[in-house]
Amino acid sequence: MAAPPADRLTDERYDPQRVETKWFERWQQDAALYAADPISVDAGTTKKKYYVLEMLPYPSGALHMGHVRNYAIGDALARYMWMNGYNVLHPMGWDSFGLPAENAAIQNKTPPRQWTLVNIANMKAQMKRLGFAYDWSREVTTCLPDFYRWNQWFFLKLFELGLAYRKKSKVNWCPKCATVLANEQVVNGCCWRHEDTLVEQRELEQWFVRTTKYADELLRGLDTLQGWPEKVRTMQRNWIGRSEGTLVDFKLDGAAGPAGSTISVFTTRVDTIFGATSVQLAPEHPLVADFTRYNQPLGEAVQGLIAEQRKAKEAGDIGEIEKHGVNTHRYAINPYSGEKVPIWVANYILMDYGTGAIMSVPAHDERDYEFAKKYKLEIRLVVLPVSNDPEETMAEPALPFVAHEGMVINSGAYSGISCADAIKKMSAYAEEKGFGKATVTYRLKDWGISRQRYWGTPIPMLYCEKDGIVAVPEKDLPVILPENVDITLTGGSPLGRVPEFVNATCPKCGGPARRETDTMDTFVDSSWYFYRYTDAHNDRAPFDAKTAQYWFPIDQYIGGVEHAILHLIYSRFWTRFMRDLGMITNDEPAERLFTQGMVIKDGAKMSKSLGNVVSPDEMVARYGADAARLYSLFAAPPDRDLDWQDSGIEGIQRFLGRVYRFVVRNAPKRAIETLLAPSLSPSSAVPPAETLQATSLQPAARAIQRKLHQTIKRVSDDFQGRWHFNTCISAIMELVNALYGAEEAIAQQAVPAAFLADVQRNLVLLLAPFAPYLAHELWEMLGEKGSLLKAQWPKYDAALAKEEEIEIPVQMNGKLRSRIVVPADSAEEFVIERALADEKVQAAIAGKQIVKKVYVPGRLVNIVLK
RNA sequence: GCGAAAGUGGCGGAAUUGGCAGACGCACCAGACUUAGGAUCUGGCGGGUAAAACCGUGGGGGUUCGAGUCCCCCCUUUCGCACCA
Repeated sequence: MAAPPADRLTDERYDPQRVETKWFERWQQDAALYAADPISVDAGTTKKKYYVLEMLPYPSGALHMGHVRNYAIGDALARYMWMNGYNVLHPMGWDSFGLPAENAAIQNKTPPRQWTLVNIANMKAQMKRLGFAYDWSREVTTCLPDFYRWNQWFFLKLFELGLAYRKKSKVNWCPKCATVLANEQVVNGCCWRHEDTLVEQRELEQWFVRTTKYADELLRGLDTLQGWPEKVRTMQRNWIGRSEGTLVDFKLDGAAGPAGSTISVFTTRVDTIFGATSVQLAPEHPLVADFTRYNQPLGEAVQGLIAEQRKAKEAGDIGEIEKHGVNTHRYAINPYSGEKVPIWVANYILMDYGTGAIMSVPAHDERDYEFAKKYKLEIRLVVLPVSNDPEETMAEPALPFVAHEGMVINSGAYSGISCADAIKKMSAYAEEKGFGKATVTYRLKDWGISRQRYWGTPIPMLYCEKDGIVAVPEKDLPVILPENVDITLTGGSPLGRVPEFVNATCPKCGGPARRETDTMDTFVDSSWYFYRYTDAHNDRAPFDAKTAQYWFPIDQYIGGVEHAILHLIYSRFWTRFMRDLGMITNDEPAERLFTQGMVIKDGAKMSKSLGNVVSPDEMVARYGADAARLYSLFAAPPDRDLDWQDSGIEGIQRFLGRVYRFVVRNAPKRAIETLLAPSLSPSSAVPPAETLQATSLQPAARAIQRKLHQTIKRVSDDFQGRWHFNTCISAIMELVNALYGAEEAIAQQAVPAAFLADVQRNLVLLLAPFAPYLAHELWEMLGEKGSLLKAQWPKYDAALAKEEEIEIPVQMNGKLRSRIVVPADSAEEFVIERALADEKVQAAIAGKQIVKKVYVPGRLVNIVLK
């Protein structure tokens, strides 16, 4: 170690760059000083495990303040759990496949791999500089073959189990690029690279994962996730969108219909089917194409409806477009009544929900009512409200009457029974007669994972002319993503232009085969990456079962709420899939989930276009990593949005300086000398004292003791409870203010030196999860030899935290009139007696009658007067 | 439209269970130290008043000895969902 500058300790000014550079270098040299190493499963330990995980970033090039906040929360928790004796797993990695790398490649002519790895190196350096204590030996980089080969391995398992399958699906297609576009590459319905070119919809064969197989389990599992925010669970519930109802087939009337023509309709209200006065099809319903084949005007009208729907979907205001439609002049037959009803095509029917067709019951559905009014379709009442009031029951309800509590009328054999009963009986009848059945539909769809892109995991499948679709044998994995692919070219999938990649041999017949050129959605990587952390270098399996079982489920997952649906549903799906493969035993990936708020500036989200971006590098350079981290925890509760203010972080820097100066001035002399001259005998360090428990302190010292124990309690409670680190930090500030307030007493030797040393040790421990650099520096300054990472979190003593005298406000009729000071454990009679004896109270009572005396122990007295 | 969260000084935010509203920090003001201060330390800081009284937690009602906190109605903001049959 280089000799410190002579003035380093006499200069009381806190220089974060000096301190942080010193510790940064030490941590680089010795990983054991940087982060506590988790103990492996086999090694055996009596410690309880704790897996704390922050969502891994996309390596976009540089960290932003949102990352800093996210990781500051996780790092504080990890450090706190270390200090509480847990075996902590705290890893980090890179969600490094995906579109931005390709876009960057096109713009900067840098290959995606190079661009990505450079970004990772930069961001990793930023994380290290910020002092986040990750176990880098477990780093996971999803774009490297040792990770993505397991994506491919999992894909083979999905395929074997029938959970991966191919089907036609719509994609955005730019005719000029001759390639597929992601939704975010479609700008105003045009291509992002060709603003004058309309994006087309094309049908392509794509790989899907059968997430719907687990729809019900994913829904029910939400009830067990007590440690997840209710908001996230609700969003997932809605996303899964379970709906119980009945499928009913309407036959097409007459010979006019094409072959096999029935219209299958999904309804939650089959009890109202006698009130159905039309059938409504989605414009993209397959039958509509048949109807329009020889009917040009109808075809044009339908095209108009399709265009409207698409436009509304893009603008995000589907649901607000005016309902309208077109009569096909075809008819369908209601299987219950035998009645002929007209078939319409309407813009409010969505092809991708239910069957894309509905029965329209205007009297009992708002949308159907609105539509029927507009086109003067018949409105037929088939349900009456049921009420305790017979008059109300028999009265005609206001239309549309949508309540489920009712009695069915005008419905043949079903008339007179309740809606609930009718639904059961009518569903049973449909099943018996073979034209329908009770069923459950989900809004959740199967997960389309094909991407016609370069920078992703190659899907390990082959197409053989003789054997058809053939899986790549497990022994041939990984299918390596080729390099030196020019993705700036247009025309088809990039991998399709690499003959060495495409041309393969069929493992079944040995004949020529064509390799799949689609790559996987990056949500595949993030669905299971956190299992890989438990066994990151395993080259025989994605991870070892026993190891994963030890660490899982994740005890605390921390990330942005923007991942509430996709990432977290896919992860929950993948966990069940792996469970059913016998690889793990947990049903859910994470026990607790915390979603932190956004970092905003001047009331707006940080963005380059607004010019309000705060750079972590700049903050570290100006104020230091500790200050940037501490401020991101202090400025707001972690679950709320944080309004970044530069003047705020200055205040935090000032606070750190106050702590530093106090310790420089008050650390035990011999410890300081040791630090100045390391050659001195190490035994000169101050031994840990038990003086904190001392009960015979002078008032000034006793006040510090009390404040310290109160602070330990507040900080510890918050880590275990509501995670309001902003108030924890406030509490530590109060403790420091109290120490400054006692400087005179310290100067007068009224505070025992050993006790003062102990207080400082505890102050440093309290600060350690939030400001690790400064904490390490001060720890050393106090003469401590052991690693701060492994130091024990302080314990508080409730008796010492207790105030001896308390001030009790005295109210008259609820208004503050005076205050009295009484011993903390005074009895009610005593406090009220003292309150009544108070001068101001006496004056206020004069001439009035006391109605009531209220005493809330330890809180207040209220005297009610008349 | 539906759902959720939020609304407190000049600002970020405290008040965890119905019990002193404004902890802590920023900004500002004053003082000390100083050749100097964009360093540091001390004090002040919701409105109002000479001092009190009094008024103050988006607005209006209510329950209570007592309401930022509970109940009812309304307004605003943010987020999520959005024709889900």
